[in-house]
Amino acid sequence: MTTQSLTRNQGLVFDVLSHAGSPLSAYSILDKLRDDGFRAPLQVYRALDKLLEFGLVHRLESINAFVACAHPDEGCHAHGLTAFTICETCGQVTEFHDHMIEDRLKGFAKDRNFKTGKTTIEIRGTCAGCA
Amino acid sequence: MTTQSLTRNQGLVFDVLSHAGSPLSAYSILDKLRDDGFRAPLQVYRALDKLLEFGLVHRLESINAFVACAHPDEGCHAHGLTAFTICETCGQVTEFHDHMIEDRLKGFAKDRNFKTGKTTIEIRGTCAGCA
DNA sequence: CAATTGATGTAATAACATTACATTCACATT
DNA sequence: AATGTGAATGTAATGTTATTACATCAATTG
Ligand SMILES: [Zn+2]
Ligand SMILES: [Zn+2]
Ligand SMILES: [Zn+2]
Ligand SMILES: [Zn+2]
Repeated sequence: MTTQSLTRNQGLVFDVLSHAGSPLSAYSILDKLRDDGFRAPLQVYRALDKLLEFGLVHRLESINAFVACAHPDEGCHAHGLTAFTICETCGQVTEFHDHMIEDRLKGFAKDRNFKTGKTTIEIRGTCAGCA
Repeated sequence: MTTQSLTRNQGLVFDVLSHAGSPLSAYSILDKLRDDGFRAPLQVYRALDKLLEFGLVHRLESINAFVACAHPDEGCHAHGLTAFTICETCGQVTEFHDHMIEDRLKGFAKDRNFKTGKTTIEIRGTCAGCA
């Protein structure tokens, strides 16, 4: 998936997220796109659904917000697991992968015959700059 | 914190969660407590805040719902980290601790001078019984 | 040119959570 | 017993996040 093949709405939403320094809620994305003709939440949610599907965007479950993927070309999407630190002061989000954690969680699930779907790992706290 | 010292509202909310076989939203708790005099969401949210503080209840961020702690006497609350599997079919929640994962996340945070607050680990999927 | 499929526009509503303010209760101090 | 204090409660209103329903438009294809 390249950013080329996005539709107009998808491209606009992705662009807003890419240039934001911190996670944005669907409604704040909507506000930023009023001048581009956005009128309703659904326009944002539909675009976000696709961007999530393409692996260009992540949803942060613990704060109901969205961020552009930090490295969409590395198959971030293909990895089952992406973890995040989220600074509660400045909103800075850092995205990382950890195979040991991934294996450990896989092992736990396998031991219990639990079929793993989407996994969320989010650390909220204070980044170095805000400490 | 014993279940003795809970206030009436806290006790009612805890009781509902304890007897539910799956996570409940704040509003479904409210519905179950109408007959006990509950009228407004805030009555539920206030009780939940305290129960979370006491470590008797966990919030599942990825599904906006709450569960009673599976082992409140083991200092679950004291541990920094509790992880969950959540069956999307039947709602079964399993709670577990993993020191290796905890250490790994701590290490990652420390390396980046990120001061860790609340950490969320939730695996959504399908439990053995629902497979 | 249908027919199909994916995307869009719009309104309405549902689901989740907080703010504000008045009141009551538990309990310690006088 | 009266008073003062902080925690808990009752209630209404509002704010925030997400989905349902339905009509329309655009690209693709047989
Ligand atoms: Zn990513
Ligand atoms: Zn920060
Ligand atoms: Zn627990
Ligand atoms: Zn199940």
